Amino acid sequence: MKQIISPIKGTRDFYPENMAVRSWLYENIKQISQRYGYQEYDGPFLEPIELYAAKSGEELVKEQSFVFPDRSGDLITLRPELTPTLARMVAQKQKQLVFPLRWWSFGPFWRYEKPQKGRSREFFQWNIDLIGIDTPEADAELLSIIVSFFKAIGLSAAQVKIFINDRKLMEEQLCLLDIPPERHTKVFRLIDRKEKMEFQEWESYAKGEGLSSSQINGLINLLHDTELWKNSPNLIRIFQILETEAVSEYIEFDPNIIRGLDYYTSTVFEAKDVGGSVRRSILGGGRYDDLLAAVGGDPLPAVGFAMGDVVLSLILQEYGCIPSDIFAHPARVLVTTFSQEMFPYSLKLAHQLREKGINVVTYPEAANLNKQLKYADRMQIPYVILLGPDEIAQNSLSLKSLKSGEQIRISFLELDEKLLPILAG
RNA sequence: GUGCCAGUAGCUCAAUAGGCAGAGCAUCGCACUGUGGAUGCGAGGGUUGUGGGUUCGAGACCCAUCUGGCACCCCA
Repeated sequence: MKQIISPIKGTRDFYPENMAVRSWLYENIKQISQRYGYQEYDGPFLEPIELYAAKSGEELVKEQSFVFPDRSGDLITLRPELTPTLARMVAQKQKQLVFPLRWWSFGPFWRYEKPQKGRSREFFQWNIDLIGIDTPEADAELLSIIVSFFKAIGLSAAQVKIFINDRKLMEEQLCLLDIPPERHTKVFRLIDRKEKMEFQEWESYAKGEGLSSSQINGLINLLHDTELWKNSPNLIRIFQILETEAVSEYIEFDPNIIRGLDYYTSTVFEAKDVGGSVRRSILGGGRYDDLLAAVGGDPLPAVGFAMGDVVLSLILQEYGCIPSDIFAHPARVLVTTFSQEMFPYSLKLAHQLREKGINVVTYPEAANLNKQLKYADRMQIPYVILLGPDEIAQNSLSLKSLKSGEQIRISFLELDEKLLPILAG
């Protein structure tokens, strides 16, 4: 075999069956986004590194972005996330836009990571944001969108859950433990890692960060306190609204949820697979009230989330949520070719049907019928039209259904009445 | 970026202890040159991821490298 140039590490080839899944996902995302009145937008795939430098997590910019110089030497970044672009786009037209603003997007992103299950270097993300409102009602709307989406693609509350917390609440609680605000970022990192480390290890890590034994105990109590949300008017209100929307079975308070990105200011949430084997989070988001001002706009509150396609696809596969009919071949019918001399008849019929809006393929070779039928069968094309000397002599065609095996003769004079209804169905 | 595991036909995998590279499925052909899925017979298909080394001899052992998977790191 000749040598095939390998694809770029961490990228994926979308063969038709993979592309069908991606398109199906896109259609669901589009439908849900629009149902809630969100408008589609997109930004450039290339951005200057400075856009991310101040606001995203340091790790994301320094370690995980594709950065390269262009021909003039300027540093170009393949976008690792969309939120800073969104913030810029809004800030640029802030005076002209009408708020509250509801925008959504689905497109490719790049992160320089070690590829493994659930993680690739090129992936797609759904971003959806509600900008200009700082109420719990706005946060609840985003959560409601997530639940609607999960329901639409067939994920139940026993399979996936959204875990929610509030950074403001956590900061207040840390202050009550006499942990000063300037140390909160470090303590948040500590919370983020707790579930991944052995307790002993975590405890000594906590001590290394300068926490006293009583502060560590206090912190542990906080992280086990499932009633802690009752100290947050924001969360109380959110749960209240979600209750009336009857979507609360999908949502759970979890004081361990902090999120890695630095720009979150209050509500934070993350959806996870709770019934299966995929450990990574499906989506993450929250409120980021300071980001617009940070990219040079006037202060403007915002809430939103991002969902990657890689983890979600794994979970959908695991639960068998991907409908099999999305792989269907676009053609409804194959028009066979009896011989090279008779190919024009087949071609003419194919054109005629296409003009009536039927998806048709021809067989561009006078192969034996066996082969042509087998082809249609393998490609899952439901109908075959046979057009040989017998049919032509009687101004007719034979239509065979590959599903039932039945074959009928139809006169050219009654194509509209007899053939089209079958093929259109 | 770090550590561990894996890579053999298009796919899934086998190959005692280092000794002739195989099977099933798929593909193609024939039985059947105007009727698919089934069956039978036959055929093609490999520099064992790549490059080096040890050995009379390497798919197997050693080194490097690439790709994938797992755990870190981080995150969608």
